[in-house]
Amino acid sequence: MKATKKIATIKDIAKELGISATAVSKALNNKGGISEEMVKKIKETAKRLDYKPNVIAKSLKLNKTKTIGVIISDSSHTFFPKVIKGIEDAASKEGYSIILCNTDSVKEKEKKALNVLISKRIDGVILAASMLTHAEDYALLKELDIPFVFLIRRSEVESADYVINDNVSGAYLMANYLLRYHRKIHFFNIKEYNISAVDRLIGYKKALEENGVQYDPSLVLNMNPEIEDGYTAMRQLLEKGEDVKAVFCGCDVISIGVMEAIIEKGLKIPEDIQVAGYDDIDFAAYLRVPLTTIRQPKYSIGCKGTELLINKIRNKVDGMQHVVLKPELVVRQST
Amino acid sequence: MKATKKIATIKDIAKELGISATAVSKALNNKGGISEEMVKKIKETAKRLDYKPNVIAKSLKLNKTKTIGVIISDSSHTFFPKVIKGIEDAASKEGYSIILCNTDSVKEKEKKALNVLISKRIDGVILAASMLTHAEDYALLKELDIPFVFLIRRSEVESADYVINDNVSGAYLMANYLLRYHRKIHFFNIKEYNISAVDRLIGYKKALEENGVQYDPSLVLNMNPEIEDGYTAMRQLLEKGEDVKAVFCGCDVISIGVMEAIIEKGLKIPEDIQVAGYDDIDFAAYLRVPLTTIRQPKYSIGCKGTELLINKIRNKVDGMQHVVLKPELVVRQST
DNA sequence: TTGAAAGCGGTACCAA
DNA sequence: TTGGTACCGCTTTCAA
Repeated sequence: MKATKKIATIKDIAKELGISATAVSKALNNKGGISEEMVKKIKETAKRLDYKPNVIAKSLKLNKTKTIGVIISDSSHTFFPKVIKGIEDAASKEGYSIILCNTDSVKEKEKKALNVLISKRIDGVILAASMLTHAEDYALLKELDIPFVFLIRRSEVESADYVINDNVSGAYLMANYLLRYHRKIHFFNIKEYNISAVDRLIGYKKALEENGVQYDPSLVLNMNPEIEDGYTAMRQLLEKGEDVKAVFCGCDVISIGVMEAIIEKGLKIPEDIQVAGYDDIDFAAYLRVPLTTIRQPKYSIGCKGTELLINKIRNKVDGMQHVVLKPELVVRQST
Repeated sequence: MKATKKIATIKDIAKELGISATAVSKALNNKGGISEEMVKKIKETAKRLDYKPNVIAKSLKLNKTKTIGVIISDSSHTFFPKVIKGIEDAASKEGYSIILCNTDSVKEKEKKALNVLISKRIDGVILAASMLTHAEDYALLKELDIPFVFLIRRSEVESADYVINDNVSGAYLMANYLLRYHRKIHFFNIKEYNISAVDRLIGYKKALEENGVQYDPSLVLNMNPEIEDGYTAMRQLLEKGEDVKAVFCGCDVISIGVMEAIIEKGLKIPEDIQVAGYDDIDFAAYLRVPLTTIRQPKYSIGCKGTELLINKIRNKVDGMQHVVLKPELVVRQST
């Protein structure tokens, strides 16, 4: 085992200069009370010894870690990377680091991750599309007064901060647009139980109503946000010989599967069937047929949520903050 | 400000039971030397008080944080999310957390991130497609004996561990395949200076040579891994009226731009021009034309690299480990 | 302007 | 089997 150069501590600096660790600490943190001359010498020595403050010790003493925990189902799932980037950018801008935890949307794993994060004494938590949406799920955070914010999916109750996309108006926007062409709109909503899906159904229904179209529950299918699910559902519909004119998918990933099934059947998009998605993923404009969709401001959701959280951490404000970002209709060739 | 329930400490537990903190520590860590009966009582009390070990204090004392730092240019860029997922999965399986740092491939930012991570006393570092590939860039890590591993892009010199995709044979595989159809293969390599690009050029040349085709440098363009860059380059080529038969792109993202330019020109893929990529991104099979490409095992790279790093952390083995994963040719309709 | 001492929450050593 | 004590590296308070 090779000899390891130990990282210098304030004591090492103090010893070098024949002064106290206290003085070094004050100087390096610009706390004042130390002569300018000495401050200069201390800083020089720190640089020379390649001093790196031990943030762990600092955290222990100050009871703050400048670290934010991020709990997310699957950080690699299409929609999330941009959100995470937004989180990381906003956090590092304010001097915070992020610890990323994947949980596969399994409640038990989320709770475990939460415990790990609490043990690491994170200063705050971001719950991104989390399953812990019931008040009792996050009671612990409240009790311990650890700031947290929901992203993408809000809590069932209004007792927590959140930053979400306006799912009701997003779905409304799209349904309303599709209704210009057809009165029969299939809706492949996301299944994974969550309030976003509920909100989107509300938007869809609202559009129908305003257009004087009777809501037909048989046109609404619920599925996982996966290509396969969209493919299978669409295929089955087509095999049954059902008359499909337009399919509004709860996420772009589902649309991809839907388009595959349609193309495979030899039908044309949008001439025979219109397809629309939700999210506006990175490559939505470059798919088999460029996809009409609802743009969610993924990066912004991450930034805004993080800024909100950091404000909470800093000010310990008590009031709830609910940010609802406006979605945008992006029309491309699939409709 | 509402009253905050403080998180219980071992002292609180000790006080409850009228014993020493030492005993509590030993019991909770199953160190032995404490009567079974007492251990039971201690664990019960810990549970009752909702004790969460203060990992910060533990880290300070033990000089280990069970945390790995991940330095990456842009965690949201197409290729990386799966790699990160692999890292996170492998890390959490072994009880490690990851701190994610984005650096936009800016060397200074990478160095800053490294300093932050060192200050946070991470147990090891993953450098993913990092710019810090020169020995002097990571000298600090060596000096401090902090284990680290390169992912995706290796160090220039052989003095560091890495897990990469075999870029030479990946490019060889593709070029060799394309040469079956045409003797003129344009190569849109990735520009961002890096050894992966160099290796791919080697593979490309090797295939030419084996097929008795003279290497023509004018067919090789270098560009950033962005849709726009591929689009612009292809467009210019077509406007110049250059005879293009097959384009091998250094990454799938470039291919997307290339395909757009070709389609826009009213040409057919693959009939008029063949297009191939590298990476096999998530949606490669669902693009305008399903893309022929080289599959890189993204998730595996993340897992393997992390496992390797954790082994280093645990055993402090001195030998270098170089893992080179085999790429795979995936043929779709674009060729 | 400076520094000694206490303490953050644990763990490890040694003595009882 | 148990506990006292020192210490990890830093900050803060208070006294000099």
